[in-house]
Amino acid sequence: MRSDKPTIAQVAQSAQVSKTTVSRYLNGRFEFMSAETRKRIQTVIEELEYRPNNLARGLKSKRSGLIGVLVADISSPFSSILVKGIGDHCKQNGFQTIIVNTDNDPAKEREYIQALMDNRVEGLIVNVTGKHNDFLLELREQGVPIVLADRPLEHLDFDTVTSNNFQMTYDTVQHLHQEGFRRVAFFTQDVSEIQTRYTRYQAFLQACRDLYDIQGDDWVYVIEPADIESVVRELNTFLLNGVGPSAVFAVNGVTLLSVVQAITRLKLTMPTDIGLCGYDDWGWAAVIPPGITVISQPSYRVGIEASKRLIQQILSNRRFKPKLVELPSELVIRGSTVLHPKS
Amino acid sequence: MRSDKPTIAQVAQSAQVSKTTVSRYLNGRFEFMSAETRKRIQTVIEELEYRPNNLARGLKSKRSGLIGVLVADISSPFSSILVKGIGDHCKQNGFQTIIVNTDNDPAKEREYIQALMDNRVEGLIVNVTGKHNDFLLELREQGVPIVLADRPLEHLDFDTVTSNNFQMTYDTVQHLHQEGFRRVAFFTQDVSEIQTRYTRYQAFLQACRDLYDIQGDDWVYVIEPADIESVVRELNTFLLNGVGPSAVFAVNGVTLLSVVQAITRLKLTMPTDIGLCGYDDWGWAAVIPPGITVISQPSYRVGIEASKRLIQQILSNRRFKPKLVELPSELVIRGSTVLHPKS
DNA sequence: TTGTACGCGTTATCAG
DNA sequence: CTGATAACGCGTACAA
Repeated sequence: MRSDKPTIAQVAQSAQVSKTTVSRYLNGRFEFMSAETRKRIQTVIEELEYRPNNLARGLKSKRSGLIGVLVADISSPFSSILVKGIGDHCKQNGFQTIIVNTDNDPAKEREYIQALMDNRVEGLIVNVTGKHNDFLLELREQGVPIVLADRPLEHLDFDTVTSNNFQMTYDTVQHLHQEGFRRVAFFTQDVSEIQTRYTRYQAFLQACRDLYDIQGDDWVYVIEPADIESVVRELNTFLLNGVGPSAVFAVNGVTLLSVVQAITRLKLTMPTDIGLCGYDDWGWAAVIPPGITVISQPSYRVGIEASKRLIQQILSNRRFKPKLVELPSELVIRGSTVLHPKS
Repeated sequence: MRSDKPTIAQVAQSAQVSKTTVSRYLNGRFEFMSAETRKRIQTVIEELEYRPNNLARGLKSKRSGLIGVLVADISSPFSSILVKGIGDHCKQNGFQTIIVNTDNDPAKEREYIQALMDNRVEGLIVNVTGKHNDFLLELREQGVPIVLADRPLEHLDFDTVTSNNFQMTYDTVQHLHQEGFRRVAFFTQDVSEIQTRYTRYQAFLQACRDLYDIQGDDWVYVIEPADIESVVRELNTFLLNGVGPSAVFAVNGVTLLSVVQAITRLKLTMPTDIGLCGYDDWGWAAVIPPGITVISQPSYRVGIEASKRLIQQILSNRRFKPKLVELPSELVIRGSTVLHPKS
């Protein structure tokens, strides 16, 4: 086991120059360097396969080249694509990303942020677990560059990149309305802690008031996607509770899938027995007959945009006025919400 | 912007002791420390909110506490769950993971490994992009702890954690055989570069010889999942080329989904017009009528097991005899392959 | 155009 | 039980 990597000193010695000169070479400061020494250093570096030690570099220069990324659930397609976008853009700009999974657990989140700061990450991209976060605020006060991805915090003190949740949810309910659905259920997971869900919920209520002239609370069903039985029950309740063409709007991909399962269990046919649409286009939605209408989020672009803003913050070293960026999602209309095909 | 974190020196001064003593405290070496100084140091640390600088620590101690993870495609559910397992187990043992996405590109893979080594990661978990890799071999020679996840390399010089691909593929074809399918098509992406796919391919051929008494090559269809038209074409070819109950085995989740789409396009009914099964249980397989038979991989456990072995390597500091660990997958039988329901 | 000498924040060696 | 002091590998005033 020989992990005896060559150091800058060895390079200097072999090239018959001082460490300083090598260091200059490494950082591209050959403004006043003779072409000859330059060449000599280059040769030695290649020969020794020398690579600078980032730890030492960071210790001295206060620039670790590391960016910390916290996601609430890496196993969700949304997160993994987000992370991909972040990774791509950071790499392109010479940063490495340290990705950690908070499991939607605020305690873990805090712990991880500490650990990341211990490693002197230069900035943080956070998919927050809650709707308020004093710890993050404190860090921001200390000047740590931070960008929120997907989920905003209540007090908009942070740069945030997300998608136009309110608008899209509203538009989609409007689509259902236009298609002739007389009743719409909003199936969701707990709405209290996650801002994004809450926004969609609010948009739904607004749409109910504007379009259906009701308050809408009766059409909201809070479920636990893992518990299919309960989803089936709630769906049944909804259907038995009124008449006319009815549809379900699912707050996210996980919920959507569980509603599909419930529909299968109840042997209902889409869209005649029930219409269905909701968030997240994760591949399968197109394939389940008759095709499920979904809102497709620009996860990758959210990742790009978030890292772009973060790197700006890091490099420019000054604090920007926090800005909320909302990227457009796309409504993909398929058979599950089309009661009267045009053709 | 004040990123003036307190240092060990400041703690020492405030606590009226030397840096050495503080360092001892930090590393739990209070064997010979008076309870009083101990208490005093603790108080000061809390007061100052002091946290040790990992860069400095790593520089001195050669232990960065970082583990590098390379995945070929983070956006695939397999990878993201794998990464979750790795992250969970590493964290539990005091390591941070740096995750990078190689996009199935060997050049990127190499570049990233370099970058990770520059950050002095203590070990590497790699979901390799190719079937041979001299660079990794070289690193191993230098004593870098490495574990391969999911995809083995041709020469088994590395610790590797994967699932029992050969056995499961074989068993699944056997299941089709027993169910009465007379013909089985193997739909796959290019098989030449990825060992895991190749193994499944070999298992398929073997099963063909053993069970159907043919060579099997004619039943192999290499497709590009993104190009649905071609999948439709190939599927048609297969169906028109023979008689009797026919089924498709898809080499992975992506391929499986594209075959489902093709089946939908051709308005075929499962399992009567065609049986279907294949790798990866990513949620939707259960929901597409009549339920798709799949092989469910233990991605999470692969992640756990891989990091477990890696950390062993790191901590014990000696080289183990490389070992290939094959975790069992599970065959989940659903309607798409059941020609004659028992009930 | 190049080199000397010091410091970044820790840990380890040795001597009290 | 505790404390100087020297590294770790690199960057940078300052000097030459």
